[in-house]
Formats: sequence, C-alpha cells, structure tokens
Amino acid sequence: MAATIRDVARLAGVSPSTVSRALSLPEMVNPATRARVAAAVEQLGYAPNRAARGLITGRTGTIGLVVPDLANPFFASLTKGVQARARHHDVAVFVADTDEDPSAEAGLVRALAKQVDGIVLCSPRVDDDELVAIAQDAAVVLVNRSAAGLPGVAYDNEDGMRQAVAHLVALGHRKIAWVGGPATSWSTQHRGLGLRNAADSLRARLVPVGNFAPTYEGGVAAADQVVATGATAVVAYNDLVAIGLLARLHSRGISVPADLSVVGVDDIAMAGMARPALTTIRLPKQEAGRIAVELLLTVLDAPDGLGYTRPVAHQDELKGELIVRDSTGPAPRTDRRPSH
Amino acid sequence: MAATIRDVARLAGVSPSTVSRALSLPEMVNPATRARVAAAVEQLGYAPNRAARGLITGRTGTIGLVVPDLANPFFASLTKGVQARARHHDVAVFVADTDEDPSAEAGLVRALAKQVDGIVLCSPRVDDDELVAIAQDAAVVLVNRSAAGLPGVAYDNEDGMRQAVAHLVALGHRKIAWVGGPATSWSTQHRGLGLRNAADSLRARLVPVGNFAPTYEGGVAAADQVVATGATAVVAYNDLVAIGLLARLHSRGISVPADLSVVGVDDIAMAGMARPALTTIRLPKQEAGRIAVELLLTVLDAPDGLGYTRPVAHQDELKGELIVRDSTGPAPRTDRRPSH
DNA sequence: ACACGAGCTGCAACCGATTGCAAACTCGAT
DNA sequence: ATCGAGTTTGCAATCGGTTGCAGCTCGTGT
Repeated sequence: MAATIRDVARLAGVSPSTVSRALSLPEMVNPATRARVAAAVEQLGYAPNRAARGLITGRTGTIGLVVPDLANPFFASLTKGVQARARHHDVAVFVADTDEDPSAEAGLVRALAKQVDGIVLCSPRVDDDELVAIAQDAAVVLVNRSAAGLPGVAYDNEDGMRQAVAHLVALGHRKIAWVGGPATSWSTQHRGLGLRNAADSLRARLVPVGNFAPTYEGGVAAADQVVATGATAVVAYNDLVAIGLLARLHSRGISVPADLSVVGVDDIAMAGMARPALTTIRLPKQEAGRIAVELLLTVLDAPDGLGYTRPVAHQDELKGELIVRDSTGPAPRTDRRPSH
Repeated sequence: MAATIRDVARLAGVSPSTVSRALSLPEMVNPATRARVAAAVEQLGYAPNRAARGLITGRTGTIGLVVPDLANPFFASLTKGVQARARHHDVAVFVADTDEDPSAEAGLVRALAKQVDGIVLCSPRVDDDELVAIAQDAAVVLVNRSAAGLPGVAYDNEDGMRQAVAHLVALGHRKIAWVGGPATSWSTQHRGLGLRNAADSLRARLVPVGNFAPTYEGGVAAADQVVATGATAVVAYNDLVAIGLLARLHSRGISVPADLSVVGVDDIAMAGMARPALTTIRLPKQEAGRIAVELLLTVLDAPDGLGYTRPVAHQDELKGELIVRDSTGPAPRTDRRPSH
C-alpha cells in the first residue's frame, strides 16, 4: 500500500498538517522541519493522493479530452499536444474517443464533466444548448469549432483555403473542385466558404462535388465525380480524403499532377509519404492541443472558477501553412479556357 | 456546482447512506424509497464523485495507459482499443505519451501509479527491476513485452515472421533482408529470432541489415543497405519502416515487387494506401488493447487485490495474420540461385 | 521581569462518498 | 400483548488529504 501523509508525519515526527504545508506552502514552515519532512517523503516515496486533495480544493488536477476518432492521425496529433502540455502543468488527461458516434458524445461528455476540472472538446456534433449545459459542470474549451461564446481554438480555414486557391490559380487552374467532409461539420462549412470567397476574388470557378466521409474511402468514392466535373484541380476536405482521391485516380490512369492537381488539408505524416507526395495546408495540430490546454487552465484560474458566465471568452485562431509537394502542378494546357 | 449525495438525500427525504445504498446495492432498499431516491437523482442530475468513492474503496475506477508515441498509428489503435474496452467497464483512462523518451518513462509511470488502479504499459524500456517496483503501487499489464512474471499480452512474433518467410519462400525468394527496429526493443529481438528460425527451417538465407528507427525515416535510411545485400525480399520492422523503404526504392528506380519484395508488420491503415499496397503481417491492435484491459481488471478483481505477489501471471498471445497485397511478388529470375 | 509580536505547529473540522453496526419498524405467530 | 425474525434505515467512523484558528515558543524592547 502506498504511504499516506500520516505515515510521513509519523516518520518526520510532526503532524499531518505540517507535512501538508511543507509540501504546498514551503515558506510557511521552518527550514529544519521542512528538511525532516522532505527526508521522510523521500524515504517513503510518498506522493499525495490527488483525489483526496481534489475533494477539498474542488480541483482534481485532471482534464478530459474528447475526440471523434483516435485512429485518425489528425486527432492523434492533437491528443499528443494536449497530453504533453497537460503534463507540463502537472495535470492528468482522461481521453475519450466517441468513435464518430454523435449520440454517444453528449452522454460521454456529461459523465466526464463530473470527474474533471475541464474538458477539451474536439469538433463536437453536440448542439449549442447541450454545450452550454455541459459547461455548467466543467469548463469547456472547443477545438475546431466556435460556439455559444465558449472559449476555443480554431483554424483560420478561410485563410488556408485562400492559400490553396492562390497556389492553384498561380499554376493556371481556373476550375477547382471541392470535396467536402460531413455536411454538419464546422470545418466543412468554413472551408467551403473560404474556397468560395477565394475563388470569387481570384476569378476561379469552384465546383463543389458534395459531402463525403472524412476518410480514405471517402476520397476513393469522390474521385470519379471530381473527374466528371472537368476541373483541373481539386481541394479535398483533408489529407485522408486526398490520398483516397490519389489512389482512385491512379487506378483510373489519371495522372497527378499532370492531368489533375490535388490539395489536401492537415498535413498528416502520411501526406509526405503518399505518391505523389501531397500538397497540403499544414495545420498546427499539436499546437492546437497545447493552446487548448492553456486556454482551459486560464479559464479555470479565472476568479469565478468556471468562467462560463463570462460572455467574452477567449478565442484563438491558428493559421495554416501551404506545403507544396508533388501533387500540384501547372494546369493541363488542353483544359485551359477563360473562367467565364 | 454539481449535486452531492447529501443534496439528493435531502430532496428524497432520506439519509445519505440510503442514497448510497440505493445506488450501489438496490436490492437492499425498499422499492418505494428507491424510487424516491431515483427521482431525486434524476432531478438533480446527480452522479457520484468517483474520487470520493475511491478514497474509501481503494479503487478509483481509473486506469493508466502509457505509450511511446501517440502519433504512431500502431499505438493510436491500441489506445483506441484500451479506451473503448475501459469505457465498457465504466473505467476511465489516463493516457500518457512518453514521446519515445525512456528516461521520462520511469518517473511518469511511478507518478501515474499513485493515481490509478492499474496501468497498461506498452513496450516499456524500463528495466525489469523498475517494473517490479512499480507493480507494488499499481497493477501492471504489459503489452508487447513479457517480463518479470507480470501479466501481459504480446504478439506471437515468431509465428508472424514464419508466415512472412513462408510467403516469400513460396514466391521463390531465397535471400531475405531484415531491417530491425531499436535494438533494445523486445519486438525487434523476437522478430529477428522468429525470422532466423523460419529462414533456417525453410532453407532461406536471412541477412540482417541492422537497427533503425521504427519510422518512415528509418526505412528511408535502411533502403540502400537492403539493396546492397542483394536480397530479393526484405522484411521491415514495421509498416512505417516498410513505407520508408518503398519511397527510397522508388526514387532509386527499383521496382517493387518486380526487383524487390517488401513485407511490413502491423497493418496500419497507411499500409493499404501505400503504392504499391503493402503486404504485411496484420497485428490485432485494438484487440490487444481490449485484452490488456480485461487482463488488468481481472488482476484487480483477484482476491489479493494487486496480484503482483502471484508468480503465475496470465500471459496472452495474439497471432498475426499475413495480408498479401502488391508489394510482394515472385523473386526475380536473374537473382535466383541455390540457397547455399 | 514583563508584555508583545512574529514565526511555527497542532487541533479539529471538512470535502463526498462508503459501510459496520445498531435502532426502528413490520408482520405473523404464540 | 409479547416475542422473534426479517427488513429497512440512520448513525457515526473512515478514507487521505487541506486549512482556519488557536496555542506555543522565542526574541526583543522597555
């Protein structure tokens, strides 16, 4: 059995209160005593029980992280970032994977909320009202979505899409297809919007081909429709979709980038390993995780403890970065024509 | 603030003890009372504070998971499996990523051990003595390594490697290169051993080309040495390494599988997306996570509470499955020669 | 010699649950 | 009416910490 504060106290010949103070308010206890306590702690390998502390202070030193799918490299990276930053602050992380099941999500988050100080919620499909309710039990920070005046960190999708379109237009592309992710996804909506704006201002034509699963299979499924549009370039919802496109295009004998340029989003590790290596918008994934944790801890340290009452929540925006690899190239000359 | 058991008791007009019993030992309380309590619980949205319960029962309902790198799809899948199974048992999971830093690992695990009932430890580089020490604070289940009589789940590497070699030999390969992972890794050792045995009994020649990082870059680095051996096939430590090999071979103009067959291990999602699609030994990753959790909970439920005193620990073995894709093919005829 | 304040330390209450034990109640039998 | 057995319920102790408050010990100034 692990040593308790009483064991340490006995060994050091002081009261438990003194041990507690020696550890959390060192300047309050006599250096000599402090040393004796430290020795006892060392000898017993004592570490305070966080749970017990949590009962008193109301802070468990634990946060929760909810992601749709850990097997998705994007969320794996994000988790890594959250986890690293949390450890840096000596905070433990509960990880929950909803398995892309929105119905499970609400219940899971509510259950989690009781056990942690705060929650980092990634691209939740829970609706805004539900979110606000949850925010009563625990502080919530949103990733990749902004809503309900809750604090969060999101990517500047508009800017990223503008970079992608600018790159393609510079290569001579005038007709660009867009393979969206799940229709309800915040990212799909904002990326679609960003593409629309960028295309309009850069005099390119945008052809949305619909909504697909944010997976390799989704990309495979979308490929033929992309080809049918006659576009010379395509922007995919994310890298997985883009890689799916690549695979199907290859098996149809359509050459990338000679016949069709492909751009992804995320820059997961796989993007650089694809053939051809994928041009993509790199999103700082671990960075987002780190920032989310900082944001959460800030909210927790705020005087009112939870911060959900405060309407002005901090909202961070992260910019993406265009990574040009081999999947984009000059538009084929045969398809070139005026944009109107 | 969240409702406590006292709030529920007050609302239901009973004592806290009764509420506690109504929730955990329902048959012990009068149905009418039970109903009143249930109503109060419902109305207040009450959920017991796990931490408080943990103080009394000594069981926190929490387990820890330690992995070297979450961004590695292999560990991401494993985490997913652990997480899903744990939730099924209403157990929460702390996830810690050591960032492939063995020195951080020991400390991290010890800290974690105080906060959880048990730990699932993946391919730890901590040494056996350290492990035993840790097992005093919390139950430990090892994944992908067996040691110190601790319970664990591992892959039958020997069998997997035998399948790989048999496949290659059947295709006419007689000289097979082996790109190992980190020398200290348990998997590297066992896979190397399995290959050696399989090669010996199937009359093929095994050429180890050394130890490399278990990453894409490791594969890229190993490729030229593989080529230099003159082998007609190569088995890589894992799929990431295999994909790295594929990339470098491609850029050197070496055709896979016409000139060289490549086999990976793991069957991560990326393996199917590689070009050519990778032949590999599929390891049941989520399954391993699930089994590890079951094992851990079994150990925890054992009469002596921790089980580390019991020398006979359960050890599960999972078999891999050969997945043949496009990266393996008949040995080139020009290189064929007797195996001695 | 005495008062006073500063610096430490310990007592005891408390956080939110669980649980052994005993009290209270119910009901049927004597 | 009394008793005993069985069922339900509450009291109070407990887990491992934290913290307000009071008390103790000194050193110093007068």
